[in-house]
Amino acid sequence: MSVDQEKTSPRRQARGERRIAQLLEAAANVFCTTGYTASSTNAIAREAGVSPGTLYQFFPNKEAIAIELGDRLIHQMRETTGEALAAVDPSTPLEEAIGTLVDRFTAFSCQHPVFFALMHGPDIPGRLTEEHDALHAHLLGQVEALIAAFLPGAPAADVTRTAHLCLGLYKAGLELVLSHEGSERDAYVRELKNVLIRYLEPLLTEYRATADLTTTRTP
Amino acid sequence: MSVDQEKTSPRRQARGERRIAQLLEAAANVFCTTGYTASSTNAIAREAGVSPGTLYQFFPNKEAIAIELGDRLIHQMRETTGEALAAVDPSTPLEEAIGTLVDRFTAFSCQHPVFFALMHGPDIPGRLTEEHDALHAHLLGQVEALIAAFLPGAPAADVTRTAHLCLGLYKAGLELVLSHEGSERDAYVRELKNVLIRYLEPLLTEYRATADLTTTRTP
DNA sequence: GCGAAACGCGAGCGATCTCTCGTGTTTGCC
DNA sequence: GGCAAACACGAGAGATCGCTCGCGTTTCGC
Repeated sequence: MSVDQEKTSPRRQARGERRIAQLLEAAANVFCTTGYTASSTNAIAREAGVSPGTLYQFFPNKEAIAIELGDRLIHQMRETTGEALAAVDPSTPLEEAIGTLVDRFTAFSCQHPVFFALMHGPDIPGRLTEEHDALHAHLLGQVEALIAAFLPGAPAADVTRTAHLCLGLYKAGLELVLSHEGSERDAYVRELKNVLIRYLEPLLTEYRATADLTTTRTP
Repeated sequence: MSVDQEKTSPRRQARGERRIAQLLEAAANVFCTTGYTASSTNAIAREAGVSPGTLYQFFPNKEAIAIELGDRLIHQMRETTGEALAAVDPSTPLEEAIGTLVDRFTAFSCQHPVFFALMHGPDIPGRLTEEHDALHAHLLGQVEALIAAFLPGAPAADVTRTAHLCLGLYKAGLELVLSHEGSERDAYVRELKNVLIRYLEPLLTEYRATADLTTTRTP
C-alpha cells in the first residue's frame, strides 16, 4: 500500500512536485479566463514559465491536466460540503441552517473561481463530466437526506425534486454572487438565502399542519 | 430603402434561401450537441449534406453562422417575451401573472433548445455575446418595470437586484425543466412557479403593509 | 436559347494545436 | 566525484480546422 502511491509514475523529486503545483495553478488561471477547449497547452506552459516539453514530463496530455485539477477541487468540495451538511441539526430553525450552508458553500466557490468555470462549461473532457456528475449526485443525496430529515414521511419523488431545485437555485444565486463584489455581493448572498428559505418554509409548515392533523386524529 | 436588403450581398435565388435555412438548421443541431467552438464548419456542411465550399458561398466565416442563427433566435425571443410581459396586468394576482409568464417563456425555450446552448456557453463569439447581453439587459429592464409596477416606490437598487434574481432563478429552473420530460417536466414547471411566487409574494405584502402604514399616518 | 450570375463541388493551403524526441542540465545516492 | 534518473528545453512532426480557389452546373432574364 505504501509503495508507488501513483500508478506506474516515475519517482518524483521535490522539484517535480513543485512544478506540478505550479502547472496546475497556471492551468487554473488559463482555464478560468479562456475555458478548457480554447486553452492551449503551450499557453499553460507559458503561463507557468516552462517549456511545452516540461509540461508533458508531468502530464500525458491536455485532458490529464484538467482531470488532476478537477480531482483536487472536487475532493476539497466534497470535504467542505460534507462537513457543512453533516453539521446541520434538523431541530434548528430552517433560516439558521440555510444561512450557514449558503455561507460555507459560497465561501468555497469565491476562493476557487476555476471550479465553477471548469465544471459548468459545455466543453469539458468526458472523465471530468463523470466525476462532476458523481459529485452532483453525492451532493444531491446529502441534500435529499437533509430535506427528508426536516420533512420525514414526504414522498421520495418530491424530496428528489426539491433537492434538485435547491441545488439549481443555489447555482443560479452563486453565479450572481460571483459576478458582484463588496456590499452588493453580500446583498445577493442575503437574497439567495431568502429565496431558499421562502421556497422551503411553506413545505415545512404544510408538513407540520398535516402532522398535527394526524396526531389529533390518532390519539 | 427597398434596394439591397442586406449589405453588399449577391442577389439571392430561392434555392439560396433554402440552402441558408438548411445550413442554419444543420448548424443548430451541431452547435446543440457539440457546442460552438468544438463544432467544425466541415461538420456543419456534412450535416447539411453540402460541401464546405457551398457553406462559404453563403457565410463569410464560422462566426457569421452563429451570428445569423443567434440573431434570428434573439429576434423571436424578443417578440415572445415582449408580448408576454406587456400583457401582464399589475392588478392581477401575482400567482396568475407568474404562471402565464413562466408558461410562455418555457414554451419558447422547449421549442428552441439551441438557444439555451448557444447563449450560455462560455465559448460563443464576441458579437453574439454582445447581442445576448443586450437581450438580457432589455429583458432585465422589462422585468424591472414590471416589478416596479407591482411595488411602486421601492428603491431602484432593490428592484434591479430582484429582477436579476428572477431571471437567474428562471434560468436555473429552465435548465431543470429542459432536462426532464412528460409529467416530471410539468412538475418542475410548477415548482419553478412556486419558487418565484414565494420569493416575490413577501415583498408584495411587505410593501402593502408599509403603504397602509403610510396612509394611516397621513390622513 | 443564350449569356450572365448564382450555385455547388472538393482538393488543398496556411495556420494552429497537441504531443514527441533528441539533447543538455540538475539532483539524489554511493 | 561519479553515475543514473529525474528534470528541462524547444524545434518540429502529425493532425485538424477554417477557409480558398478553380472549375463545372443550374437558374434567371431577355
